[in-house]
Parts: sequence; C-alpha cells; structure tokens
Amino acid sequence: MKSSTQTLTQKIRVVLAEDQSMLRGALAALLSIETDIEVLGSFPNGEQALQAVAKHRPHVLVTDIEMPMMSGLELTGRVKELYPETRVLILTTFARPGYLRRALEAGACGYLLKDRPSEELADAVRQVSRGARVVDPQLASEIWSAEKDPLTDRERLILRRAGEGETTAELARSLRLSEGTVRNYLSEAISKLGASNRIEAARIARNKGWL
Amino acid sequence: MKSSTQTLTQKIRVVLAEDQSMLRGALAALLSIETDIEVLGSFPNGEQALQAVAKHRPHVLVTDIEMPMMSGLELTGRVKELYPETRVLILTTFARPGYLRRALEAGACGYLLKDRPSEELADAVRQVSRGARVVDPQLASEIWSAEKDPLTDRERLILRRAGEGETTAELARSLRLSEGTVRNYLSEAISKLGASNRIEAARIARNKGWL
DNA sequence: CGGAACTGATGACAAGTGTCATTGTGATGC
DNA sequence: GCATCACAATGACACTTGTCATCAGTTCCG
Repeated sequence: MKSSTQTLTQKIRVVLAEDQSMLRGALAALLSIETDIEVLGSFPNGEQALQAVAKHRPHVLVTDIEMPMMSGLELTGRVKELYPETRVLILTTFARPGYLRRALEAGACGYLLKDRPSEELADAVRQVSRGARVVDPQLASEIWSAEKDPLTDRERLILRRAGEGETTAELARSLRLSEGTVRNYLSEAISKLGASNRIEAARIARNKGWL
Repeated sequence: MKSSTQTLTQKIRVVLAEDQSMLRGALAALLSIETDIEVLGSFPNGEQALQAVAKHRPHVLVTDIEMPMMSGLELTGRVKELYPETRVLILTTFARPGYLRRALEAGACGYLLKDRPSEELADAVRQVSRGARVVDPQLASEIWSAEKDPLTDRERLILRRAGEGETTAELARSLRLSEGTVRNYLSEAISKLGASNRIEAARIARNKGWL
C-alpha cells in the first residue's frame, strides 16, 4: 500500500501542463496510448495545473516552463512544497543551463527537451515515477561548465525592458530613477556581458536564459 | 478511380513536416489514432518533406512554417508547383496576417494555429483533403484589415540586422554603404512603423511577421 | 515621355547612449 | 567592526543615433 513503485495493476497517474493547445492535446494522446499511464487532465497554465494536482495527487506532473499566469518553474516550487509526493518532469523547448539549474533548485526530478524524440516521453515519465532523475545528458554536462548569470536584479530588469524598446528616459520615469542611474546599470550589464550595446546585451542574456 | 474525394475504403494519406521532434511524434500519434487517416512519414525540415511528397504523393501535407533548411512557406510553393494534387495545410504558432497572406499566395489550402484544440487537426486534414479551405476565422478577418508591410527590401534587411545588435557602423561596413545612408533607412523604418527607436521598430516588425 | 518608387549619398543638428570617476546608503557576512 | 555588495546618484565627455532637407541615378509603369 505504501510502496512508491508502480505495480502492473496500478497505472502511473499523470497531470499535464502546457500552454499550446495543439501540443497539449497531442501529448495527452501520446501518453494515453501507453497502457501503464493514465492522463488525469491537461491544463493550459500553472494555476489550473496546481489545482488539479491538489485534487488528484498524481504520481507525475509533466509541465512546460513558459506559461501564462504561473510559470512551470514557479509551479514546480509550489508542488514540491505542498505535495512533495508528486514528481515533476519539466518538458521545454529551452536547452538553457539557467533554466535547468532553476528547475532542479525548484525540485524538479526530470528535464526533457521538446526536440527529443516523442518516444522518450513515456519512458521519462516512467523513470521519474520510479524516483529516478531524468536530465538531458548534454545539458547536464553544460550546467557545470556554464557560467551563471552575472547580472544583479536591477540590471536584469532594466536590460529586459530596454531590450524591448523602452528608452532610458521612459525607464527612469517608470522606475523613479535618474536617467544617469539607468544608463549606469545598462553600462554595467553591457560590459558584464561583453556586448557593445544594449541590444546585443539583451540578446545575449536572452539566449542564456537570464532574462 | 479518378474521383478526388476519399471513400470509406481509401484512407487519407498524410505527410508531416515539423522541426520539433516531440511535437512531430505527438502529432503523428494523434493523426494515426484516426481510422480514416494514414501517416506516411514525418520529417524535421522542408527538404526531407519535399522528397517524401515526391515519393508518396500524399493527399495532404501538414507543415510548420519556421523550419531549418527550407521553410514551410517555401515548401508550400514547391509542392504546389511540382505536385499540385497534394493539398497543403499549414500548422503554425504564428497568428500573423503576414504569414497567412504569404501562405495563401504560395498555394496553401489551410492555415491552422498551434493554439487551437488538438481535435481540430484531424478535422482540418479531412476538410482540406476534400478540397475545402480551412483558415482560422479570426485571422482570416484580420487579413483584410491588416496593413501590409510598408518596408522596402533594404529597410527590412537593415532593420532586421540592427535589431540583432549590429551597430550603424558595422552595417555600413558590411553592406558597403555610408553610415548616413544606413541611418536614413533606419529612420525611415522607424517612422513608417510608428516606433521611437530601432529596437522598438524591430520588435513591431517581428511581431507582424515582416522580418 | 514623365512620374513614381527605390536606392544611395551628404551635411548639420538635436537627442540619446555608453563610459568613468566618485560619492553615499543600507544590508549581509565573517 | 569592517569589508563587500547592491542600489542610487551626479557630472562630464565622447560617441552613436534619429531627423531633415536635398540631391542624383536607376528602374518600372502607364
């Protein structure tokens, strides 16, 4: 009764969180084909998925990272905190060491990339439900070699917004800072990232998953 | 024998093109569940898909737009040119009138968004195979109201590269133009798009599918 | 043929951006 | 208690960017 492994008579109960409808439906279909997996429900955002986890207490939660309302990383943290029996498998497009690190810190048991073959998904779900860790091997090795985000909170915030086209003056106004201060933060960020202007700096930071 | 509609004994033959493995596999699974649809193969880029179309002459080609090697729009054009019997259904993330217009111009019969429910896919495939047009209704109405790309080739090229962080000087050098000319193109693009700087202009153009 | 549109250039000015040195505050940590 | 760091500011300087008027060659269309 209190065994944590799945027996043949006991299906692996899964909840899905993925914001893109087509993929959400297709993944549900894919997992439902497996005889040892049962999809309890699939949801387009973190909040709904969290409620479903509260209600169904699934063995495994499969979740995307970038979703509206509540991100997959936030969701992972909440689930680990409230329902630690539920194992979390992250399924994302982004091969960014930054995301992987944050996912593991939040308590995820697996990190699978969307450009892996679809056959790996059911397998990953099984492994995670058994208590094993499943992390993309290429990414796992990068996490140690990868430098970590050198930006401070303020630098990150300002760089993100500057990278979307907000001008120094607009940023200063909306953050109640002087223009000089804003330019100082940007200058710091640019030099930390080895860029030659705010646009390139924002691009670099985005690619590393730091924004 | 020469009837173009599918009878009950004749499955709809489908080829899939989608660069993200997980989605590709999941979509294939989703379509294979349908008893009247047969997935002949699925491919990660336009070139391989084109070869598959040449070989199998499917009723329907379901393709993404943004793919390496050959984009879905280019693929659509080639297929319509070489194998006009094969109907093309575009399946994409992007609700951009610009993409829809280009897709229809290239000869696509359908345009379905990835954030539509997965149940609609099989239905869209059936409709398209019957010769019907399937276009997202919201998007279809936007296409008429939507303004078309006001940028010239040069403006577009320069704006794209500027939006990735290249400076005026770098652009001038690599395009063999004077810096003044580069700034003129950017200034024109910025004013045409109603932006207040190159970053915002690039963002606007990207969102409309013009870059 | 003449006009329109695209491309490319120049010069000048205003505005915005990136850099640096320097100063100060508060919080965290050994 | 003193060092370190994030946060915030100032002033000054050089450089980049955005704007505008203006000109000229090419191509294409009616």
